[in-house]
Amino acid sequence: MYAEPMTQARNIPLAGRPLTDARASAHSLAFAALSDPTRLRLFDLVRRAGTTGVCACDLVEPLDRSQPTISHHLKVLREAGLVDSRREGTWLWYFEVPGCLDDVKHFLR
Amino acid sequence: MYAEPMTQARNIPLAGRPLTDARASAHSLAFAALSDPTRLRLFDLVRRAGTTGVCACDLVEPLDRSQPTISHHLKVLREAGLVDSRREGTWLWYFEVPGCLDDVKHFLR
DNA sequence: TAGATACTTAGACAATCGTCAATATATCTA
DNA sequence: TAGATATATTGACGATTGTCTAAGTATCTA
Repeated sequence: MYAEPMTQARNIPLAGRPLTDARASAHSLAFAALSDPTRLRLFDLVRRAGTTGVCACDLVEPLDRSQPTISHHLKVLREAGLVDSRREGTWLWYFEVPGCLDDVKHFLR
Repeated sequence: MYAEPMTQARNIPLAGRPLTDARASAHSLAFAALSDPTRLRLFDLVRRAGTTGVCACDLVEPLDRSQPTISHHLKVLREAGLVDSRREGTWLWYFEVPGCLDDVKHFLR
């Protein structure tokens, strides 16, 4: 006969409370938005443009993707709450949503 | 006739140098590892276990996924450089790699 | 209102992902 | 060495993703 299995490995107490499913889903949405190299560079360009923002038309060439692809990535970033836009005539100026990453920064801390 | 298009929107200078493709790829790998809710909760559990780490056998039940699925997620986290493991008999103790998120934390700053 | 520019949406496609059941490997112990 | 436990790998599946071309919508201006 054997002793009860896994009695040694189990029940090590964890520090604090584990991440809830709801919080995990919210955070992973932000991480997913940053999980593609092209989209991450796109977000970086938008961030660097500060509160003024950057015209979408200036984002296509430096990223070497088609214009619809950039539009798609901007939509993903917007739906994740990381960027927003302001219309100026036919142009759309994209800017970072202030404090958009506070939650995940706190999680990573 | 129209004036030269887009002369107003273009050429707004950016602060600093944009993210290189290489850095973007490296960072997006880490973000991708955190982009799934189950895997994020898994990483959270490992982190909370501190330097001692946590036995893999203690990670299956709280996440309500099959053992192979947990094993797969741990592999993704390991390949992203976020966790590592130490064998103790038949058990594997997983722990967070110290400083693993310093780069992305600096990027998000 | 007509044409031009800026951007979005639709539809398609290959590639990757999260998950599982089944099986394989590793390690311990009697 | 044989059986038991812990973990990894394989192979499959539907779902999602990143990308493109083509077509649609919005806005300006002459």
